Parts: sequence; structure tokens; C-alpha cells
Amino acid sequence: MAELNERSQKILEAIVKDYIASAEPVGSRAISRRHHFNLSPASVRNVMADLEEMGLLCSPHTSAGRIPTEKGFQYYIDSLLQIRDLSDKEKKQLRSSYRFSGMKMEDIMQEVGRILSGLSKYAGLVMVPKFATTVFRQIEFVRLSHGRLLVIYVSETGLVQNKVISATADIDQRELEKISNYLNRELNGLTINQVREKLKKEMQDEMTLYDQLRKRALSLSFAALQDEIEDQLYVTGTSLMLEQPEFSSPDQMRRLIQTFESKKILIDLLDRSQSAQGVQIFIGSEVDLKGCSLISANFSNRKGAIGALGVVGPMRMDYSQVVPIVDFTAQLVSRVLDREAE
Amino acid sequence: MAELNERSQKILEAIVKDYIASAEPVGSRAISRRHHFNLSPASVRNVMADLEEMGLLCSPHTSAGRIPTEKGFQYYIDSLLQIRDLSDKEKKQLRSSYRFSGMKMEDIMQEVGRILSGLSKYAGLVMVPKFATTVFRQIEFVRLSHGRLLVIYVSETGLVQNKVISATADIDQRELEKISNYLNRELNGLTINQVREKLKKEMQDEMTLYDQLRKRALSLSFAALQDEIEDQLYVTGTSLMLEQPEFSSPDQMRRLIQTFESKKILIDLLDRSQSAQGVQIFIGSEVDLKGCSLISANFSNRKGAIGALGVVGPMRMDYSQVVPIVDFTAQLVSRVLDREAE
DNA sequence: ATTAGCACTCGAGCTGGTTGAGTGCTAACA
DNA sequence: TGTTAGCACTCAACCAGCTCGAGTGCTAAT
Repeated sequence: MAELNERSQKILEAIVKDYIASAEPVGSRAISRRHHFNLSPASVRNVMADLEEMGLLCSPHTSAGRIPTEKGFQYYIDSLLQIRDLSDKEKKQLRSSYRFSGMKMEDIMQEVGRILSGLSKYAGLVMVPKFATTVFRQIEFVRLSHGRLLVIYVSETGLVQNKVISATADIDQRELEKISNYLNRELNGLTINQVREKLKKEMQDEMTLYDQLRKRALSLSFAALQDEIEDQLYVTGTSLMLEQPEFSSPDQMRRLIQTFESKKILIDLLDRSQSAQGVQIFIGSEVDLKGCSLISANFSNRKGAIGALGVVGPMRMDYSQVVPIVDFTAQLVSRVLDREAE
Repeated sequence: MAELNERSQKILEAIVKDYIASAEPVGSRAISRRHHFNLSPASVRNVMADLEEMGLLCSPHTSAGRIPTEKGFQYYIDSLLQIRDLSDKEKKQLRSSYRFSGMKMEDIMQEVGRILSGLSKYAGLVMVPKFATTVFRQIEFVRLSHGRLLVIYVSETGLVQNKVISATADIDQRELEKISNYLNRELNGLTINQVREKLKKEMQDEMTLYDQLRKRALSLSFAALQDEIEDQLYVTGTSLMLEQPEFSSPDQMRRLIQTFESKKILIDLLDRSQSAQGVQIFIGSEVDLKGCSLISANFSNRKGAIGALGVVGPMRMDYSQVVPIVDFTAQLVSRVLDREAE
């Protein structure tokens, strides 16, 4: 991106801010009046023309003002945006809105989403820790019917997953207990991925296994863990998005709701943000959310269980407001998870 | 409801059917032409005026045709609607779209919702069996951190619920195992409600209890089961509803989405339908869904686990089409649950 | 380099006219 | 007496034309 001189920057910033506030095209006159750089509308217009040339602004039609393009927002966020920190008072307030004691994982995540969307007035997303990266704690088998077993496994953080598998032979509950005892001893403290690795390796030595119990245990737990467990995503406050003027037309509403309904797009996005540290901002068509941005952050605990949360709002959302909220919430959740796992 | 003579009935039926097909006010001319009762538009008009008088029809404005009121739909459904049965071919087709083998409960429910909304082109609802009425199968405890326990309980049907409780004293995993063994033996085969009853009674004799283990077991499981477990609701295909012309205005869309988002209204409705047998139809403002109807049916298995499923569509939906689908799906799900629990 | 001035553009909103579907009423008819 | 043809009336939807005002781009003066 070519450098902008200071005046251009100031004007771009002013336009973006005004547009964020009003959701309407902003004109040269408004800029020269509302912001106190002593410039006539004409001069502002010249600068605006340059900015349009560079692809940072565009005008919906001849006699309307300018609105920032995606690229314009990008520039604003990269170079101009100053994130204010939350004041201690705000932090305290935020902290006190979260009351997680005695809640199980799912409920915590849902509650975080609710609060996130409540504070931001946009849609809140929370993706539950990817099970694969969490630490194994316990496995249990329940016999459902002939040959059909329910496997329940629990992570260090108290996340529960369950799955139905079918065993070749019928196994009674007593033996299942023995098997789970054995597995709990063997696999304790490993991440699910490590568990998978270990099982795979041991399975290869299967030929040499005379120990029936162990053999069964291996094949059962292998079946239980073999396919990827999909991430769980909690979406809250979609209807808040519909209040935004940019989604006021039926068509745009439909598109938006469809996007939120499929969840896949959102999961992909949050997955992408998983690798990075701190707050990330995805803008507009960079993601498959036309006209939207996603502000996301990861959370984790000492042991490494990783999830992501964020806020989806219109591209024109108030980043300086929402970014610190997302950031602090992620930290808060991380701390809670640590406490849970202690 | 006053009786209608045959001609009025025929005309009402024709109007409702045409309106269902077109979503537009239907006029006297159209009725007299499209349906072959040999009546002039003028005569039809007279009847229509009567029907309007009785509150079965209304006209959006003077020079538009008539549309059925809620009461009109009610009458149509109660007296005029003929539910055709599914042909064997359709049944077979429906049956084959459901593939549940090796799925766990949650996934089955989600899949049912998806198919339901796919077939009806409206929103599909599935409410997972109320846990309280299901049969207890197994309970497990996992120690999370000092004094915090994760309880997992499984129903006969393989439904898994979990919850965090805090114990007064720290209990190690070995003792937890003993406790769960004890409880599994004691409580096997009872419904959750029966379990609650039993625990309550035994707790009252607590004074006389010298058996530490038993004492602990009782208090733990009591804590685990004490509050109501909320029903889980799966909603699919909301965006399909947005395609319907009656929800084409931004305002109506917003209202609709808000309704679906809160879920509470829907749960209440399905709860209400729980008591009844067979397919039920709720219309419009009778429920809190303005302009919508809900077609619902219960499912259960021999052991009595009860849930409900249904389709929410515009009031003007094709009942003769959707009712049999809902009906048959409920039967299908019941049968699957039986198989699961066998 | 900045700015005042001005012609120009274009959407929003208002008006008035036309069209066509549909009604209610009345009088004639079987 | 029930049915119907005829007719005047109503009203939303559509369209064309109009004005208004916000905002632009360009040019010439400062």
C-alpha cells in the first residue's frame, strides 16, 4: 500500500469514522465542517478524489458522498485505528458480568456468546475447544444394545464428548469396565492427538498381542476416536445484525441468515484464526461474509486446550469499541479454563 | 362454529386452496372460473360476503380479493382438510432418506430436523426427549479439580447429559467409582423422575445412615439430578421460511428470526403438544408465531422416552402435504428409538 | 496550494393520471 | 326466491414528470 501523506490520512480517518457512526455516505462539506482541519470542502474534495483513485473510497452514485471501500477499511484498521484499552472500571464490570461458577463447559460457552453479543450489539461467536488438541482425562463405555456401545470421553477441562460405536462382539459391562480402567491408566495426560498416535502404533504390533483384554481395549478406543470430532460453534444475537441499516433489505437479510445458518463458513474462519495470537480482524469478502467483519481471538489454558471466540458485525462496526471487548473476554475465558483444570 | 351449507364450504375450501397455492388474495371471478361449480362471480361474491361476515375471510382492502383469516384456516383444518396417506412408494422413499445407523442421539435428532425441513421446505423442529421421563441407565463421576465433579448420566436410549457439581469434601477417583457402582446397581431401570423420588425418600432416612459410602452416594447423585434439565431443541431451515412471500418485508423477517432465535416460544409449544397423541396443528396467534403454523407430533419408544418434532411454516402452508410427512417421521423416529434401546 | 463559484448529476420524494382487478348494489330474470 | 348481468365505485400498483437538495468536478481567481 502506497503511503499517504498526513492530510490524506486524517481525511480518510474522518470519513471512516463518520461512516461508522452514520452508515451513510459522507460528503466533503460534512468533513470540512465537523472536523476542524481548516480546509474548504473543495480541498477536501480533491483529497477525496485522490483516495478514490487509490481504491480506498467509492461513491454509490455521482451526487452522493463517499464511503470507504473494503480496502479503505483495511487501511484504516492497519494504520489508523487506535485501540483504546479498557479502563479498570470497564474491566471490572465485564468481569462481573461473567458468572461461571458451577457451569459445565457448554453452558459457559453459550453464556460467553450471549454476553459478547450483548455488549457489542452484534453477533457473538464461540467455538468450543477443538477436542483433538485437548488433554485426555477419562473414557467410559456404556453398553446400549447388542454390539452397540456408547463411548464417553472427558477432557481435562471437563468437556464431554460421546459417540456410538459398534463392536464386533458383544462385550458385557464388567469387561467394559476393565477395558476403560486399562485405558484410563494408559492414556492419562495425553492429548487426543497423542492418544491417536499411540493407539495407531500399538495397533501395528497387534499381531504379537496375546493379551485379549488389551487387544479389545485398543480396537474399541481406536474406533471411538478415529474420526475427527467436529468443532462446536455457538452463535448468538443474529437478530441484532438485522437491525443494522446495511442489512435492511430483504435480500441482504436472507443472505446473512443463510450464512449464519450454515455455520461452516464461520467455523472455517475461526479455525483460520486459531493459529494466530491475540485479536484478529477479518474484513468483508476476504471472508465469505459480504459486508461483514469478524473480530476474533483465541483462548486457551496452560494445558493448551484451544478455542476461539469473536464478534461478527457489519464492516462498519466500531472496532475501537469491540476489539478490546473481544480481547479481554478471550483472556477472561482462558483464565476461567485454567481455573477449571487446576 | 355455526354450520355452513355445502356451497359455502366448497367455496371456502376453494379460496383456502387457491390462497395456499398463490399466497395472494383470491377474487370471486377466479373462483367461479377455476373451480367448476357453475356459479357466476356475483353469486360467489354473495357467499364470500357471508363468509366475511362470519369472520372466516377478510380483504386486505376494498378492491382486492379475499384471504382466509386465522379462523378461516382453523375451520378449513377442522372440517374440510383431508389428509391423504403417504403412498407406499413415498413411505419407502422417506424411510430411505433416514440413515441413522451408528449415530448418537444428538446427531440423529439434528438429521431428522434437516430432513424434515428439506422435505417440507419450511423450518424443522426437533425437541430431544425430556430427560426427566427417560429411563436411567448409568451414572459416572469424573473428578475435575478440588471439590468439583463432573457427573455424566446416560439414559436407556443413549442420551448423554453432563453437569458440574461441587462436593463438600474432595473425593478421589477410586471412591467415586465405588459410588457410581453402587448407584448403578440401585437405580438401574428407573426413570429419572423415579430416581429423584427414591433419592428424596432415602435422604430423609439419612440420619440413620452409618454407611459413609452410601451417604455420600446419595448426596452426590441428589446434587446431580436436582434441577430440571432443560429440553434441547434443534431448529433447521429457518432461512427457507424467509423465501416465503409473507415474510418478505424486513420487519416480518426480523420478527420471525427473533422468534426462532429465542427458542423458548418453540419449546413451550412443543411441550404443549407433548400431552396429546398423533399430529397436532397450532395456528397463528394461538401460538406466538404471527402468521405461522406449527404441525407437530410426538415420538416415543416402548420404555416411554418422549420427544416431539414438527414443522413451522407460514399459516398458508400445504397442510395436506406436510401433515403426513410429520406424522410418518414421528413414527419412524419412534421405531428407531425402540431399536436403539433394545 | 487553496478556494470560491458554478454548472451538472442524480436519488429521494411528491404529484397526478392511468390501469385493472375486484367489490357492492340493484334490477332483471328463471 | 335464488341467481345473474350490469354498472358505478374503490383502491393498490405503476408510471411519468416534477422539484429539491446534497454533493460532485472543473475552472478561474486568490
